[in-house]
Amino acid sequence: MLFCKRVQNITTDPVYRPTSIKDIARKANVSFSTVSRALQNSPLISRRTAEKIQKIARESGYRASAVARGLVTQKTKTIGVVVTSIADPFVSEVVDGIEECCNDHGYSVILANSNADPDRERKVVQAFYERRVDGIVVTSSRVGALYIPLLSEMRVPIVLVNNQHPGEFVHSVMIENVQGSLEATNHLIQLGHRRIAYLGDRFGHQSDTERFSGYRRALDGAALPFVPELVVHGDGKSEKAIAATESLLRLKEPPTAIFCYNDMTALGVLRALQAHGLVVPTDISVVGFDDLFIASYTNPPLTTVRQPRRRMGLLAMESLLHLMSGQNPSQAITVAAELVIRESSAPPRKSPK
Amino acid sequence: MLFCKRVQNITTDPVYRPTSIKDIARKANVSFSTVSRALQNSPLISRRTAEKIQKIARESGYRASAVARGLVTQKTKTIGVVVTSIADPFVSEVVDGIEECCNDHGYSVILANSNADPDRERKVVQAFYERRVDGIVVTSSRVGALYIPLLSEMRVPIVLVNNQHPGEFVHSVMIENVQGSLEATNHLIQLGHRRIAYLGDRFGHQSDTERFSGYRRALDGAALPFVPELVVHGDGKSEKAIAATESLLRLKEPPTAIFCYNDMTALGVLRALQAHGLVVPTDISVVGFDDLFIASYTNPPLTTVRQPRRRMGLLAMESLLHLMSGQNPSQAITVAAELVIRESSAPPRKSPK
DNA sequence: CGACGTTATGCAAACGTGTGAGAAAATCCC
DNA sequence: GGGATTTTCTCACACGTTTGCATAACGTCG
Repeated sequence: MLFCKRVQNITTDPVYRPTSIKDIARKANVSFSTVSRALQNSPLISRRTAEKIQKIARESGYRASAVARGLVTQKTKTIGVVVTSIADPFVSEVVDGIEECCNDHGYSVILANSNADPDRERKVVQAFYERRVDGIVVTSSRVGALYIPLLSEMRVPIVLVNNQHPGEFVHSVMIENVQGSLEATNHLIQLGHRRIAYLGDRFGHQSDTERFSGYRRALDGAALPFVPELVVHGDGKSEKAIAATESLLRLKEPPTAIFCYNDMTALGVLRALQAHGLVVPTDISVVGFDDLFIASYTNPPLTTVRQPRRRMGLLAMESLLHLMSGQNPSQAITVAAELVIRESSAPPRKSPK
Repeated sequence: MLFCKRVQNITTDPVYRPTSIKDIARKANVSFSTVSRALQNSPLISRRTAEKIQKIARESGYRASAVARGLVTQKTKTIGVVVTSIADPFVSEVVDGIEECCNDHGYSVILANSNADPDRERKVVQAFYERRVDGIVVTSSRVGALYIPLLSEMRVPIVLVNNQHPGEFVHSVMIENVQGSLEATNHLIQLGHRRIAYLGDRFGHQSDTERFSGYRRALDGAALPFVPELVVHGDGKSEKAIAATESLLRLKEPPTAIFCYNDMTALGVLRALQAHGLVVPTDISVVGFDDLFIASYTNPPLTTVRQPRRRMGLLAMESLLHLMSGQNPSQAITVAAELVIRESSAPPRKSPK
């Protein structure tokens, strides 16, 4: 075998090989299985030889190959993380939490963008399967329902963060949308607002449905009438929000406050209002959802509902760890949302223009 | 062997195993090496059997194990990406570009946060080595010089993005800092500013040095005097920038414009100026660097220098692909910076208060 | 009909690690 | 001192794939 290696080194390029278990077995003058055990601190090996072997291993910078180990143990100690786009500030913070937890437990994160593109999604799933990941976290504000079944086909634990499609059988970490938007809307009501608009996401997404329902419950709780014309829809991004805001401003009696599905939407709203010469919050109040980093730097700083994104990532990963160790953690973990009051919300004008 | 498997399935848990090459070999009634070749479209296999095998493989949802393949080919088709924090909007976009390129070429991204923490950095390097990644990209605005040598020890191609430590032997993708800040400063000069401050990063980082040098060259080019008191330092984040701004405002003759090391710094500056009742750009102009997403949403929208982050990630990855295929791409790729003029820069007041 | 190419397939050795079974050595007990 | 027991180590197989080499099948030609 040694000879083989030599020959290879001569005939082909002198391809570099990391030092293997055999190399140190030779140096330590024991069989390589003894080395394997010694490095795992197996009780089968005497302290003396174990220490000798460990010393040699340390000195020659030996690190066991995770791929060889993965082959025999059938555990790769990797987890796949699917995101729509890692450039999205929401998901990148969730991933930050996931990665930290992974690192602490000896797992590595394999990252894959889906771009909400079905083709890409298929490739991602394939890649995860071929890599034999031990678990999967899906973090995407708008995940295609399409590939959840594909993912589940590979018989691997899956945890979803802010799952948009209710009724799935999978495990998930979710923000308390209803409570959060209830508080946000109540905040506006307490300030004295009576005509509060809701600028939502596209229909069908669970988070939109839930945030809308919190809004409605707040209105009901204050015995305020629900005015359908005050509910408009965007797509969770700023551009569409601008158009939606303008439609609200065209109403005979425009709202005195706008509660937005998320901060990106609120950004568009702020911009549209500014373009119309309206001053926030004097003329009109705006409240967002997410508490993105940017929310405290807008003009004025945005009142919004905080999602503890990093923590959500952490929780998702902890849940996945439990699943992978065969336990059965609670199906749906929910995380409380926290209202953050800044300067974009204030009492309405006494006499509406 | 078959028998062995059975026994295992009986004695231990009926552990799920993905279908392997042997399973389809049995179904197709050929040896498993024939299957391997057939799936690689090897010319050694007749069309007829190849097609038969491929059909069976497709039907049974077979996907070759990347870990087994990696063991024999000594290529894992994975690349490690180190970032200080994936939650940083700068790096997350770079990673977005890297990931796309990876995906297109059949590579997977293993992500690791270093948090600029030496301990963590060590662990990251170890993990990458154990995983036998084929290449590494380091994307971090402030990478610890510490572990570059560690990384290079593992004999794997490395590409750095916006490397902060000049004189390394490695390959890198860099923004044209000098040109960018030259243009930014010239822009302010052309608007009529004479007292332009530079609010830099900590000393020693290459990008700070370069951006400062662009600033100086612009001054020199316009025959403006260099005033040392107009140069102050932060740490690339907003908080420190606030303090630095206040020190500038305390000067007997404060600047009429501030050129900032990056957008996060500029955010702090905007906030500090606002706190002092100064209006941007009427009272004072502010220019940033990076063109983060947030830059167009500040008040007023920020004039800044754009770094094509996504593209830089892509270029880094392409460079790495070349390196891995044995080619020797250009050592240092530089990318042009682009001045984006928004509303935070304007001519100075005629008569300085 | 046999030698000889061709072509298609199978065999077996790797890759680097984990691990059960068993051999060898050391220790203990009576 | 001999057998039982414990300790320490080695053997050999397995994980799922790639791949060089041997070989079987088959047709062709002399």
